Amino acid sequence: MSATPNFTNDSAAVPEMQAGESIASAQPTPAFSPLYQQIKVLILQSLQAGEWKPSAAIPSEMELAARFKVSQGTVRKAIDELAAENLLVRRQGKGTFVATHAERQIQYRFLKLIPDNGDPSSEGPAQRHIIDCKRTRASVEVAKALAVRPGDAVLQVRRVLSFASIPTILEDMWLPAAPFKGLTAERLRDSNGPMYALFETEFGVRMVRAEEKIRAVLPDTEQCELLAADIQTPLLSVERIAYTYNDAPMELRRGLYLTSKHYYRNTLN
Amino acid sequence: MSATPNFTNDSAAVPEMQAGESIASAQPTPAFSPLYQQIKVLILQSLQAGEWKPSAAIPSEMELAARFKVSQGTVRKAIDELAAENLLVRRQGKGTFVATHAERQIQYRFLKLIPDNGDPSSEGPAQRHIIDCKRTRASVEVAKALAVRPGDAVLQVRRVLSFASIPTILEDMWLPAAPFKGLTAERLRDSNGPMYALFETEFGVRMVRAEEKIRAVLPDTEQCELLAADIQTPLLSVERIAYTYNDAPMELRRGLYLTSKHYYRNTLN
DNA sequence: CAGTGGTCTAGACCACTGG
DNA sequence: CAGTGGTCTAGACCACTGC
Repeated sequence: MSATPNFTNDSAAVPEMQAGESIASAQPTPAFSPLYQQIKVLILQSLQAGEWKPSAAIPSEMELAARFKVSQGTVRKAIDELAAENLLVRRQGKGTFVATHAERQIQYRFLKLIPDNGDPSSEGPAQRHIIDCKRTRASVEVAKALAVRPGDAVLQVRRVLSFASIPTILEDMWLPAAPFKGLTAERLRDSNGPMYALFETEFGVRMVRAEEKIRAVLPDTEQCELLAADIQTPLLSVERIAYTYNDAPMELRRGLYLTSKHYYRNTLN
Repeated sequence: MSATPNFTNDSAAVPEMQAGESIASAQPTPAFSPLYQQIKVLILQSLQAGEWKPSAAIPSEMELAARFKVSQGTVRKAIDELAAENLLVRRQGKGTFVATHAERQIQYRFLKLIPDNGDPSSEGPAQRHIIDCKRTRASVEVAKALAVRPGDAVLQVRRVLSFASIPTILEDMWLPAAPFKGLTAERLRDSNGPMYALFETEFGVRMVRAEEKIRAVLPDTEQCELLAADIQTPLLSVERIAYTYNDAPMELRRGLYLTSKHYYRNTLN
């Protein structure tokens, strides 16, 4: 299955424009793609196909260089980019490993809510309370976010996260039913680490990237109860779409964050 | 002024631990620093010293390699990192340029508030209204954020940003008085681009990085008036500390964002 | 000690820009 | 066309890990 990439762009890897092709789709630039980008795609395909499991080591740079018939430096540049995207983790002297949401047990990689003192470890792990997990049909809005058809089967999960016994986050999640077949409230309750770690080990779904839209809102009465909050307490509304490989959306999540003792932390570059 | 970096770590660039030195400050690892990191620091110093102005080109990789007596590849790796940190911008065929907040006139690099339709250009540039700019003394809180002493002179700026004539952002800023000597409401009103662009051209202060703490709040009566909002309208509170080179804090900013027609957008990797 | 990732070099060639 | 950044190679050596 291992393809041999092309050296320069003179061969077949990038198809040349044919006479008579659609003018509308004509590319002004023939989309030059350097070798290391092609290697990157090949590695990505192996990751996606599950050739290397999360937290396992991938072959050494020399082995990959031999497999792809390129120099070590070229493999290196491909891996560098994948490491920068948090898909791989390099560890000097040991090897390169498939990234996972499980290893950093201390903190949830996508959770940016931090206690006021700035130290997430100061309040210990979150207490998770699964309220329910039910099978429903995708609304128009959910369907659009998950790139499925309206009416398609989806799983809906609702839970509350508490810090130091104070309910702080109320979350609703929608997942496409097919990849998550067999997910139940019990399994969620029984699992230990982050939910995304469960998704990896039990369903082979790895969340790689996410986009969040943040607003300030007031809760409705039901939300107030679940968060033990006043109806006048402003909350952070965090709407997240999480993606696996190939930018395929795999989760829509709506969170309500209580920000009286915590804040959402962001770094701008 | 151009230093010659050391090749391996056997020479003087990284001072060896001396017998009898303070045990408390003893480093377990002798802090090995690769050549390209040393080059990076040298380039950074030139940037900080203003040797190359914002939007100007820095010397070519070959020139820098000659100056620092290293290979092009080593300079390249140093520049790569600086480009990844948005301090430099590479342009193939043209050169490497000092990044600036001025060039992308279309969008404010640190402003993450986006209209609901997701397209910042759809509503045109923000209308800026400077409410006032006065000289005060740093409170304990402001002093801590700006790393100055309480009571030191600071400038306080208040302004409102409107989109499509709707007041949307109310901001208070605190700046250390010394570097911004001569900043007045008039100068702020007369300037055209982003405020950070003005800071670059007029005061030689380049904002390089920022941290934001986000919460949901309710406005007080004064804030309501300025934003033409109801007292029950929840708002996003965005507290930002912006840093120049060397992680030196140069601005504290407290923003209140109206999120009924906009949202704060964030990408998680 | 062998094996891994990390650094550095020197040189060749490619893609892009502008005169 | 010359000059810039971008890619790729082959080889040497260094730093770190674990046996």
